[in-house]
Amino acid sequence: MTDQKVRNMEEFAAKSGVSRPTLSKYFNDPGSVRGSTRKRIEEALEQYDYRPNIYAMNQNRRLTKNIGIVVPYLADPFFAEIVRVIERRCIEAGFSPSLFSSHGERHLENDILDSLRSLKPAGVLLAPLGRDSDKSAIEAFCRDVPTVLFDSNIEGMGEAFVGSDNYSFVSQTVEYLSRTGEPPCFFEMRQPANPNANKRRNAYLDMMARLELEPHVLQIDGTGWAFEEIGRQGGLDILENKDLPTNTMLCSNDRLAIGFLSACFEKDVRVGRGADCTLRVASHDDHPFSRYTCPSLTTAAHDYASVSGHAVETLFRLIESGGRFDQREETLFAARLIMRESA
Amino acid sequence: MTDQKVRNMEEFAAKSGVSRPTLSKYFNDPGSVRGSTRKRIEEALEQYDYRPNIYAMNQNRRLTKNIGIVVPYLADPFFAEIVRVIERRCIEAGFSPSLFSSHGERHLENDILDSLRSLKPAGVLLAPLGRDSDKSAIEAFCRDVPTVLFDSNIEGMGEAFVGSDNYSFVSQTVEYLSRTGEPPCFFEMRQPANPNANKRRNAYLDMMARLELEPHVLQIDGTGWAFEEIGRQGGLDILENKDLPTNTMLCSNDRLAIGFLSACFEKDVRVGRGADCTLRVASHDDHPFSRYTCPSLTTAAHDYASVSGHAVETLFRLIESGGRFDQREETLFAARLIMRESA
DNA sequence: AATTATTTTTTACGCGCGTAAAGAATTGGA
DNA sequence: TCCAATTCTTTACGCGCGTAAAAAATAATT
Repeated sequence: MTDQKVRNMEEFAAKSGVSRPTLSKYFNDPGSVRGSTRKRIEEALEQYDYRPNIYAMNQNRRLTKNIGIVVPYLADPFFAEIVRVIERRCIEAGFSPSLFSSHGERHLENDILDSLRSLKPAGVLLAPLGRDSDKSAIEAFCRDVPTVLFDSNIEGMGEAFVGSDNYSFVSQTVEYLSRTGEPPCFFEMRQPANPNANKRRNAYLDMMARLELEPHVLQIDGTGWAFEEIGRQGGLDILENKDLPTNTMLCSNDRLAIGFLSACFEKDVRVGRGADCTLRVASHDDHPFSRYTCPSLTTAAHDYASVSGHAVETLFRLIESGGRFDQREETLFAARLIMRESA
Repeated sequence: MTDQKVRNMEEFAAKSGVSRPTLSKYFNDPGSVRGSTRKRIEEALEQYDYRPNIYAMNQNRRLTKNIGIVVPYLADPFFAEIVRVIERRCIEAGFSPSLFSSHGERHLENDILDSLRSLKPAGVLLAPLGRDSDKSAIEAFCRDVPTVLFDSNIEGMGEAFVGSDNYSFVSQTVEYLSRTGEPPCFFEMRQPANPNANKRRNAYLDMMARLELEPHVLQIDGTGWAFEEIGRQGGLDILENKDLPTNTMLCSNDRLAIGFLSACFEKDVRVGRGADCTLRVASHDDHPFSRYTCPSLTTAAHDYASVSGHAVETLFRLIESGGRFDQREETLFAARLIMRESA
């Protein structure tokens, strides 16, 4: 590294002995030049550590090497974890991921889509807010930018959807719970932010019907993304005022369950499978913290790796296909039951 | 919104009746043009919804309107929460924040700094990994790019540091714990990733000396950023094998405490202030989940709002000052004791 | 060695905007 | 009303790179 300053590609062309248009080709796709010239370029690259000006690069390219990643709520470790995997895969494939969080707010999601347009990304991985999303804004965006939806499906939008099979989550937990004790009642928000919640409730009702058991759905109030607090308040309310229809509670998702377990602890309700326990609690998602609740939470785990991996691969295929699929793809991955202490 | 296509600033100049250089000035700083012309521009903007090409904009500008935000570990809700506030403030001030997470890995932190250079940001808010950081890489980066460090201080690097006063955290918890029961022993990682941990241990030792109490530091093994698991394993180990020097445990941070509490629950050790409890546990950070541990965690809270607010303001001042301060600034905010059920 | 296919060089233009300079227009104040 | 200060328009050039086309060089094939 002789550390000399190289101002632009022209100068680097002189230093490396490779013409500027060839360099341009190389930086756009290193595999597109002959092996011997590629070697010459990369040797020079080590000597002079030149990097092309990304702004000048992207100015004329119809499509950049940028990939947008949008999640509804980054403070949720579930999304933070998925983002980590996706980010890495994008970088490995030579793309530049840009991360955005809607922070649960519709106007922020819209703003993000707006600024994403002017980034002219090669593609976007979008986990929409769900119920709060501005459907028409998302639809318009997907028409302009090659987009793969993940986590929350919105019918017909984007070229593909990759997510988890909510039925697989609920069928496993319901089956397990009713096989090993009283059948569960279902604990959820009355107005869930996320469409997965509705699918889970329906799956619960369906499973209970199939097992010829009586379903009970407990719906609690609260809006927004502070699920733990909503779960706790709803839990306190239920434990104080209501007779539980069964001793087994199946929460729609882990964050609600975390709040509910904290309410149980406050009310001295012992949770678990033991003889001294009065309540069993299970849930869905395998949230990174569900291992550390008291007791540890029995839950159904997303196939994190498959979901994020397949979402990225689908986007890469989409980009190679010129941004459109003949037909919208939908891929769902099954859940895996994680048995811990709470049920 | 007549929704006509406007290809570039030239065309928009024609449509709006304002010359291109003036438009350029406007987009660079809306306040820099006369009110009447600003109005004309903004009226035209509503009709034609033109947006300047960000790549062409930034190509020639020595400095962009981008701000880089780098955190060591985004899956930690603590950082996710801080990022949210910072992001919003940047947008409000007319900047474009770009978010990056080092995911606890040195080489990723270095890569981020690298790609941040080519973004030519107006400024960077950097929360370094700490112990794992490549000090010389950070130093070199800070020489080139106006940088404000936050959360973890690294002596002399960046133009300013904004964080929390670790002494204030520990002095309050130690004072409270020793006033209301047995004095605490200190629970921490043997090789903490974060320099704040060392400051907290020293603060503990100092406080205990000041109160003329005997200090006990319990150091547990484990590296990386999976603090909960490290805390749990360390907790199990201590509860099984060791005689605790006191019945009061002060954890270095909440994530360790979350793991430790889960170990206590597993070992049937009742935690809290009640007569039936054998252990008190307190900690530092006021992690977003510390409200939902069982029992809820007594802790010392960061002044989230002040830290993130002041970090952003400091960066803005730095940018206005041309990227350099005469003298490195250091601002620490005091903690606030949050009394909950665990101690 | 001759022919063909592939890759690189040369040359040249354009992208969309920043920005400098000089002159014209507008404004504000007395 | 006039002058000075401010703001705007006109004109022009450059940024760093993409990319097209034709000529030259290199590699692969016969």
